[in-house]
Amino acid sequence: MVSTRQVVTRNDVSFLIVPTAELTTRRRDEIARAASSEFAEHGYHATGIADIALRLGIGHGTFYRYFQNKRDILEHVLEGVVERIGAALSSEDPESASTLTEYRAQSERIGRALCDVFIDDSELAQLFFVEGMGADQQLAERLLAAQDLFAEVGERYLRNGVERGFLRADLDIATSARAINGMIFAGALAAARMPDAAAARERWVASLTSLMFEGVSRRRPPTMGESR
Amino acid sequence: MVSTRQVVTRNDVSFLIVPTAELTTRRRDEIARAASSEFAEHGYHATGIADIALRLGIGHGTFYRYFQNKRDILEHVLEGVVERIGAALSSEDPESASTLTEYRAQSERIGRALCDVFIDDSELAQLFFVEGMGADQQLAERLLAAQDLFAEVGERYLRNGVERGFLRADLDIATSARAINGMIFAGALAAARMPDAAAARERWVASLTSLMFEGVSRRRPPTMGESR
Amino acid sequence: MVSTRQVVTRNDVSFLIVPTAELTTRRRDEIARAASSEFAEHGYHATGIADIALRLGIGHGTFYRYFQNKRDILEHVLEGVVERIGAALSSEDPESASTLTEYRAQSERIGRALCDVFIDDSELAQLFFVEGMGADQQLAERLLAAQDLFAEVGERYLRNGVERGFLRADLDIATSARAINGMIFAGALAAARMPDAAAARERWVASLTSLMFEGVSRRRPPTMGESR
Amino acid sequence: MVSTRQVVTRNDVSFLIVPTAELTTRRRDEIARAASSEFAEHGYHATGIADIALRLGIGHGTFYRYFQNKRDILEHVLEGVVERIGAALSSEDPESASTLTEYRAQSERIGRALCDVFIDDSELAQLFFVEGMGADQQLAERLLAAQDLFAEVGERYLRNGVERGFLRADLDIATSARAINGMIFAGALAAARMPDAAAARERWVASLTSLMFEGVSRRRPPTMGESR
DNA sequence: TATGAATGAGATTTCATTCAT
DNA sequence: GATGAATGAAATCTCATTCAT
Repeated sequence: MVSTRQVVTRNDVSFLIVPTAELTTRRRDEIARAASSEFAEHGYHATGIADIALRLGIGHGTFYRYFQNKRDILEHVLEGVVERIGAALSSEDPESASTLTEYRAQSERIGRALCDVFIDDSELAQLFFVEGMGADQQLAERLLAAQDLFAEVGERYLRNGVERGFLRADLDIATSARAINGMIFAGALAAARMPDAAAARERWVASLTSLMFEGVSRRRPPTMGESR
Repeated sequence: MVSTRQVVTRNDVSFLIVPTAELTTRRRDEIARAASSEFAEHGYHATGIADIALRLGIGHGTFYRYFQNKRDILEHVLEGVVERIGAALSSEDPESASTLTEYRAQSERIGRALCDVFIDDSELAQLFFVEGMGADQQLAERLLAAQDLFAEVGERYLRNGVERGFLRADLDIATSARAINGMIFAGALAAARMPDAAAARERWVASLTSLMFEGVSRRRPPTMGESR
Repeated sequence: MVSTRQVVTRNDVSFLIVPTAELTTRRRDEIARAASSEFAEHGYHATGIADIALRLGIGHGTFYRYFQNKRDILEHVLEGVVERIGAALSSEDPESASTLTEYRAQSERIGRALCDVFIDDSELAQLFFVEGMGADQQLAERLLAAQDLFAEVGERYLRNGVERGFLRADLDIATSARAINGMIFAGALAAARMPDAAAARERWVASLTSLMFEGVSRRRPPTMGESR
Repeated sequence: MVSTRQVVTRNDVSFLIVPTAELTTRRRDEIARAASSEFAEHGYHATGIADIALRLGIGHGTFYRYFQNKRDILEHVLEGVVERIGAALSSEDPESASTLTEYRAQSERIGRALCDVFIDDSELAQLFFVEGMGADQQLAERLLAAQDLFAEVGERYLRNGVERGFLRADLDIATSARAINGMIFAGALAAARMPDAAAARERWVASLTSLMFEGVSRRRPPTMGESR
């Protein structure tokens, strides 16, 4: 992703300016990616440092120049995962929508973004929901905290909708936010697992927004005439 | 915890004590319970056979008289978990409801039952969603299959509702079933984690049914005057 | 050293009373002895757990059933060493001698006892002076503390002699005790290294007592007519 | 073993660069000093090549331009240690003293010199008695050989005294030389460890000479009236 | 049948040494 | 000459599993 710039220079004339920091970062990324894949494919515990190194064609001792130990890289990997999920959730301003139509469009965008995160990197879900939760108690706590954070973001959306009057006033915001997140994650996860991910995504987004806004019951069109 | 020597000698007369098969089953159950707890508390990998044995006050060699190996018991434990979840989902007949009101009540009962499963045994969620998924690829497949099965049950409910006419005709049944399951599981999980589980359960059941049937939007009451 | 008493008994009749504690102690001793030898012969760092196990013909995993880790056994071994040296030094009562003749005889006995400790187990010196000092800072501290303790014992002897009047009143007790210990240890060490250890011992004991009491100078016989 | 590419070619002309030898020697000394300190402070095995390099602010690869390997530098360091101790012992002519007074003064000078060697460089003792003895069998042999050499020097002193008639004729020269060395080393070591090293030195020198010449017994002044 | 001592495969981690730049 | 990234041998330690008692 970054050019190598191995500006090599000789003895007395000039210097070899080693972009160590950059090189290091790149290597760390490479290793982290390899580790992600191994963890997701075979599980954290079934993955040996040697497997990660083998996948990269490096010596396994090299691993330890870039990460303290095995747990360290899991932590690093999960940080990235949480960050990416968080970024998708934060791509919109929870307080910006002022009509139900806008609000709904926004929801669809978020759903789509989240699906994309999981579709782009099909390992994310496995890492976030399974490996991270099962490998280490402390990391599990952190992931639960992240889920709480995600729920809070959801709450802000819902609260805005209630305050602006286009969501039900009696909505149990905290619970609903978590429930909706549950749906969304289930959907993103399922979509990522499907062979035709793009199509699955649209189907999920449509179903979810419909479920979220109107529920499953047959009924008359809602108050202000917003179309489904 | 249970007796050891089936053959007991008293006054030079030997007695064969019990129907061994039953005793064996009981022992297996004890061990499985102990294993469940250890797995849920400390994780599958962090749990040693010795830990399970210690919890029961038996020798760890004894474990192998009842289970082939460590994986074997995880399998056994997960089977029980899946069974219990399945039982809760199957406590109602998916085709029995003939009005939306009935249908809704049925949904609430199922939700409540499911919550109870997870609340009664707070280890279930951890085992089903985390330990089982992370410990072994093959078992993970089985759990995913179980989730598919659960989704199919959900589909039958929804299909019935659509066919009877009190659910939206345009409902994407397959997707919605999975989405709703996602919500339900998220709820059951969250409720199980709460300190006041019973109260949390009611809140969740209310929120979920409301969400599921009417969604979040503010609107006129639905066609046939169902409450709330 | 201890009989095995594997009082084995069968199924329904009687029990196998496993003298676990004793067996464990014996095994620990065996391992400790093997470790001592390996450490003394090849050095602490050059010795692998596998070497110790190999010497005993046991699996190297077995080692860890008896000792926490490699450092643990070094500690254990050194404790024994210190104890044995201490026992030799404590074999006499530092305050008991009331004449120079007695005193001198006592000194010879102690010197002889100490020599014997090192001659009996020629590894002791290596362990006490070298391996223990070089392997681990913390253990080195403990050994230095032990040396201080030994010096204190020496001081008590000297103080008694001064107080009773058969040692020079101007003796620098603290320093002399340490110097004499230095001589003694050097002697015991050298004697242990000699091929004909017993003869070497006598030569050393004679030279040391002579040096200690009269020094090297030629002179008239001391005050009260003690021989030599 | 020393420099690598002495010959540099610029524009097809070859240059032999520097008094490389001297620079190399200086560098070697620097590295040796750093290594000494690290070895003495943390132990040979606990010291990594990288630690030595870090202490000097050089790259650890550079180390290998000056020393073959880790053992090589320990050897080098120990050579220096032995040399310095030997120099102190050889600062006097073992056959020069012709009276007890002279002899005694000489002994004190040697004791003082030896103390100074150890006090000046408090690492010496640790290196000589511990690290060197524990790190490598072969080096240990060499150090023992050095101790034998030191003992021989001592023997020459004693033999001279006996021959000149101011030491006891019945002195076991070989044994006494080693015993006295033991005292001296114990003293030098203790003095080096003390906070107020200079004072400790004088105390030790006084105690040792007194012990060595007159022993601990109370007695009449020696034959020829030499003062204490 | 129950037990726990013994085992060794296998995993993690360190660090002396090499060598391209 | 200097450097430090890369390497892999080797060491420690764990724990599922076996099996004699």
